[in-house]
Amino acid sequence: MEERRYKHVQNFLKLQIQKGYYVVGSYLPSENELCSTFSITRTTARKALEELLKEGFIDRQHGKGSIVRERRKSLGLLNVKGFSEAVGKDVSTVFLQHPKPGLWDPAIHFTISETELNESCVHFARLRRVGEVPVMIEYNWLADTGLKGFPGIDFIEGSFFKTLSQHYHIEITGSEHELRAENATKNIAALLKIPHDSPILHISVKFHTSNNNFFIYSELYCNTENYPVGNSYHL
Amino acid sequence: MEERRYKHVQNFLKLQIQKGYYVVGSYLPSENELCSTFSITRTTARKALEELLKEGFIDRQHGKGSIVRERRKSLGLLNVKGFSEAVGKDVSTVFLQHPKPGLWDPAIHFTISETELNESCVHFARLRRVGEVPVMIEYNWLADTGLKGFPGIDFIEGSFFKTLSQHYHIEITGSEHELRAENATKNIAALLKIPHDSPILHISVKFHTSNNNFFIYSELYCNTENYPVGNSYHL
DNA sequence: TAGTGGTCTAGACCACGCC
DNA sequence: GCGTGGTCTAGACCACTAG
Repeated sequence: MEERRYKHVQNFLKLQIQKGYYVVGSYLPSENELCSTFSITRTTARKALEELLKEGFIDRQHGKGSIVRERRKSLGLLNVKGFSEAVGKDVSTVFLQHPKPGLWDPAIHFTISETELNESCVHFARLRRVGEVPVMIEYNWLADTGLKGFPGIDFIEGSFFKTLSQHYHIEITGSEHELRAENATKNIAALLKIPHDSPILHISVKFHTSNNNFFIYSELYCNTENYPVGNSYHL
Repeated sequence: MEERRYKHVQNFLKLQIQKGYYVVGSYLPSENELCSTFSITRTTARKALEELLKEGFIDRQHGKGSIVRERRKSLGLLNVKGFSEAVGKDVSTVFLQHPKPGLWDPAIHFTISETELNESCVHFARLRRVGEVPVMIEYNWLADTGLKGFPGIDFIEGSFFKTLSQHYHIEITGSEHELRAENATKNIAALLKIPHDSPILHISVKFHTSNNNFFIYSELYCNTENYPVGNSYHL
């Protein structure tokens, strides 16, 4: 499958921003400039810019242009982006549980369909750190339908979503979240190195994919003391 | 200003859904049907449907159609929708502080610009309930620049955003959020009728508006025990 | 007034889901 | 094969921002 034109422009601009070629507050090329640079029409240029807007990379102002936004020092967990893209460079990941066949866990807050319950389930868990500080624990479950030989494959660049995309051509198309403030259980508190009963942010996620009946379920436990969870919404 | 065509279609469909003319799981008219019904082109029809998608009212499936989604029983606070649209019918609101001139409060987590600090500030606070249960406290601050005679106007249908739109032609165009799990202060705990030190979800919001340098700041304190905060993200 | 983004038209071709 | 949504073209007019 050929890469979509708008996606090409979108990724090109995103890379320029991430590499610092456009500093915060500066203007991206105008829609018309993008049209002539990439030999596309305004519809396509606008689609690329709208995606960057949704991802929080730019603001757009009528009559002025597309302005590069400040990337906040918070965890952008409430959208489709991965953890590392959200927070910056000094993040690390440790597997608490490598992917292996397991059971659908009652810890999952979202409702699991009958057909999913009849499939076998793969589980893995990771601890995320910023510098040396553990900030989030992530438990994941998914049906292994169609993911031939999945438990046993190394993650591409440590990213589960990249692996899904490149090995199985499955893309994340959206997500649902439920957020709760809770007291840390003993187990969670120990892993996050915080006192028992500290308040933590519990996020339940249901990822939707390009495969219509295939979802990924995550339960996240975040220590928000130093790294609040960030989000932005447009239009 | 004439209402945008896509907005007209969007609002029409939203009303149909809210009134129950389309049950959960059923299909909205196809893009081509909307084109002929409203005498518009597909671009316009698609724009309307994409907005409904972003608002979480529908899912869209390639080759099938636009499917009405289940409205979750959670607080959809992380997007632009108002509180009452998010949760359902049995919500009520009590003013803890009617709008009045005040000071920019250090409780605001987002950075306030110099120009805003030089403006005078209006503050109001509300308590939100579902049934008889208090679930959220909301503190709001905004510059009163250009909002002639604002403190003193009744809210249209109890909605601050509707008032902004209809009295001042200011629309909400987006928002940023930061989320933290905290222990309830004595004050917050008393208002939410929960034990002191219960975990609560603290959401800091910066609303962007069609007026480029005008923002609205909110600090929300949520009891997520019975009503988790919900969110969804698309594409 | 020139340049920008926002809306809209009238087409086209393609990929997906289903019968 | 047919209808659906996804991408894309080549225009047009309008509203906002700025010099």
